[in-house]
Amino acid sequence: MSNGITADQLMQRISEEYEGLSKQLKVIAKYIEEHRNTLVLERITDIAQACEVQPSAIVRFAQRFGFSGFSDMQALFRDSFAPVQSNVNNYQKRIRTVIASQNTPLSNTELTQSFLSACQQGLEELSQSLDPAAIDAAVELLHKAENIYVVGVRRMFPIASYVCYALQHTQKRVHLISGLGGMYHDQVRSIRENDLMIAISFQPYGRETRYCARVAAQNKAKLLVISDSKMSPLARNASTVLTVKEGTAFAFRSMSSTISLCQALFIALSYRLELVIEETQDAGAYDD
Amino acid sequence: MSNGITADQLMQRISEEYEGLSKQLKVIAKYIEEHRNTLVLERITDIAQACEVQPSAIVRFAQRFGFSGFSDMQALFRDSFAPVQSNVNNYQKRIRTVIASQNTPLSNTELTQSFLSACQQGLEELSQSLDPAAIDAAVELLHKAENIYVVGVRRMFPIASYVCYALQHTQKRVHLISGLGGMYHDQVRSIRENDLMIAISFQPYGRETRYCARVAAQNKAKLLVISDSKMSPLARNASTVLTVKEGTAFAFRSMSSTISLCQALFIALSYRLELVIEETQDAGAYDD
DNA sequence: TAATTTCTGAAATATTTTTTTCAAAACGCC
DNA sequence: GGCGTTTTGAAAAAAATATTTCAGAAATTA
Repeated sequence: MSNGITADQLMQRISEEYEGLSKQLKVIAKYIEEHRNTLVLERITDIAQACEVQPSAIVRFAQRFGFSGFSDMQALFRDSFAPVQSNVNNYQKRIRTVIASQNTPLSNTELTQSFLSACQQGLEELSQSLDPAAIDAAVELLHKAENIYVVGVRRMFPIASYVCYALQHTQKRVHLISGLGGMYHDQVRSIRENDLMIAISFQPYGRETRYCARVAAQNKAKLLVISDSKMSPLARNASTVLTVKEGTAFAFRSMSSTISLCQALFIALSYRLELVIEETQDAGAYDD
Repeated sequence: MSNGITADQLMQRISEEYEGLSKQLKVIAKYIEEHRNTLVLERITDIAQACEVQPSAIVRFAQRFGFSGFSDMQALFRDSFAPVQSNVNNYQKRIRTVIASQNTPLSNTELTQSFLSACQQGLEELSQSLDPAAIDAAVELLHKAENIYVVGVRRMFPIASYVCYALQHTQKRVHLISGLGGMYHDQVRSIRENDLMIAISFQPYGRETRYCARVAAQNKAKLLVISDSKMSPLARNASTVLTVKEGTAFAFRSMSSTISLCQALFIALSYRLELVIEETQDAGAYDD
């Protein structure tokens, strides 16, 4: 029965019709207004107890506003909850409704907005889930290493190549394991103790990357893993694991969080090395 | 029975003991790690379904870690659940004060937070400044092109290589102008009318990219430019220009907006091509 | 490869949670 | 104060959700 409105709209209606409610329903209305954030977590009995009414009163409240029952109303709050309350990602809700209604095709801009909002969400989450110890450890590894090998394949190759580019601005020797000419094996071969390998790998965890990480471990090199999970197959041999959960829209994973984390890591390293960041200098020219 | 530990401690234990878990329990462990934020909202059957296991497996998992059952474990997540109020750019303020006061050196995590917040801001700005007409035009160019040449150098090479990777999932012929072996000239040579070049270039506008764009124009190919300004030297010959202003922190430009825009563009194209986005399929394997 | 152990899937059972029902209480109106 | 109406509380019924059980499958070991 759930009418296709948003939590905000519901709250609006509740406050409009508040005066016409019975004493008991007013109590419930107030409670709901006050606890809208935690409402999804509570059972009908919890709310009933908090309002000092019977569970049936809650059901009546929900029905008064057009829901089939309490569960139906709660679902509304659940939906409006999942995306962290951030200004932009109302788009996601809107898009979902548009998709659900199936008739209006999405415009390119709507698609883009929606995806960007997923990216922002991903960054938000990354920001909140940073593990200071892991970051410190990662910076330390970078700081100490003389030779750094970087590997990432397919979707993650751009990231690896960026990391490489950035590190090239330090004094370190940086090696991008590109697999050019099928030479993964030959490119990792020379890694040694005291060297560092940065392996960037997300589901489904490319074989090449797993292989390289294994070689690094065998050769007793340090291994910094950037992945989506502490339980990724690469984590086993890692000296440090940095985890990134990317935002998703249309079953499509963003990359903004991963690349941003890598950039941040580089900034932290530069700071540590007391390096002036000179990213914009134009290297050698191309003779046209 | 609930043992008095926190959600973080539990996650810690899970990743420590991960290797010793059975196949099924590993799947569940991963799912839990990935969805710890929304776990409180889900029913045991939801999780079971998502993991493609029986509900009983979830219970076994919980019991494996000392809970009396699923409900018991879920309670833990409920407790550690704080309705994350968007506390985004509080960091920026804090960092500014820290910098102002000059004595405390910034921690790696503070640096990272601060940079991530700049990224978010960049995305926010991009999201608000999208030009629907330009996006439509860009998608149209992509849609019509049979052959697509992609160029970007140095800092923008990772972006170019990503664009290439993504487009490879369509039927189009995609050519990355990598400059490998110094062969920029030879790689663009063959571009023709009705082909499309995507040129990604930001200040200080790499010569190679400018060169390629010029060749494209000479050969009457279409040119899609992704840049920081409508007045960039590349814009002159462009069929369409998409502009991106990246966020900045510590005099360091982020890349999240640019890459996100490229991804969004690809999504829009896929939608247009009615392509099912199958990004995760593992391509050929590497024989170790 | 046979025996043993561990793991998994499906269904039965138990529990919790929600909804419905209905009688009693409160309220408003004449 | 009596009468009809609305509101409320308690408990029964229904539905949803979680847990246990157990037989068969898979993995491990001898």
